[in-house]
Amino acid sequence: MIAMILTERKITTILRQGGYKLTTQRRAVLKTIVRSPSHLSPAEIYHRAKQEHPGIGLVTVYRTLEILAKLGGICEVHTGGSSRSYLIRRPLGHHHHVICVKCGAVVDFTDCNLSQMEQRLSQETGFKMESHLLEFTGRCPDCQKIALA
Amino acid sequence: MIAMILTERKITTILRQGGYKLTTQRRAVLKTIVRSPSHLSPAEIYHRAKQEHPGIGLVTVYRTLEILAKLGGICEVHTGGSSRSYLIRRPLGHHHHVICVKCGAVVDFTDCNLSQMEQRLSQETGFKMESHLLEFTGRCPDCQKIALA
DNA sequence: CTGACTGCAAATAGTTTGCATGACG
DNA sequence: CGTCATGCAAACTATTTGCAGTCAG
Repeated sequence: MIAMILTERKITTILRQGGYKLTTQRRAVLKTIVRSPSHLSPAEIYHRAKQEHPGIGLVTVYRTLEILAKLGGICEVHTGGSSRSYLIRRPLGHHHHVICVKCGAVVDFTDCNLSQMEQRLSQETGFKMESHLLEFTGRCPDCQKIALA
Repeated sequence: MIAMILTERKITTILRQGGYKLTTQRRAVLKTIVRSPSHLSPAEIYHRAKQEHPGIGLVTVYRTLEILAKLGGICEVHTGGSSRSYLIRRPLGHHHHVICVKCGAVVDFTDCNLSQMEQRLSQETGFKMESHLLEFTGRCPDCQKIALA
């Protein structure tokens, strides 16, 4: 059901296997992402990582995120509205998100039985399906306690 | 099943009801969106609308899109990757998209029976759900005929 | 008429690229 | 040690804002 969280070490391994060097900066970015319970924008990751590794540059964050995303260590979250691309630590493989509209916390789930719907839509539309995106948004337990915003 | 398309006239009415003036520029933007079978970026809409109304400015396109989106006449499509916000004409109310990865054509559907899944997830995560986003991507009939890209 | 609308130009914001220096393995 | 990675600055792209002239109602 609720999927497990990737540890920093696992992602570190993924980096190595991908043939990438393990620098202090990349470590800092990783730590930041792994620590956060919610999704972060590149800028947010940059600011947080900076506290640990003051010399880090925003550019490096972008480059690191690109690599991590390619290797599957992290992935984007599509927050509503016109917001920018956000990122979050991810379990591997096919999964979906439940996102808190208030604090941005994200929970994963893997069991979406959409194959039936996919088949039906394929027939109706003639499309050959390749993938799907499913996200639920709502209020996490903590944010329900707080008065409506 | 497959939802009906909003006509230009209907959206025109929506604009009026929203208390907005009906200018030539807005008409041009509307026509452009209504005509296109696939989603368009603000820039694309601008270029097409320009052929009909040469004097139109990109800024106006942005402002018109904002209004139309607010009134529910159009809505965003979340294409994968780091692409920008795209837009498409929409039927009213709750609906989802099937998007062609090749040509960008979009088909709508309204009957997603996710309430059961939503309930289950609510129990598992403690979230109070507010909405969900569901999109299928694949190849439309036309693009399947063409060799793989 | 008059306030809403438009288009220009300039300001922002987010992201990418070129290049010399620095550090991992 | 060689190569890949970093950080700076600058380039780019997308979007927003300020403002004076213009137009729909």
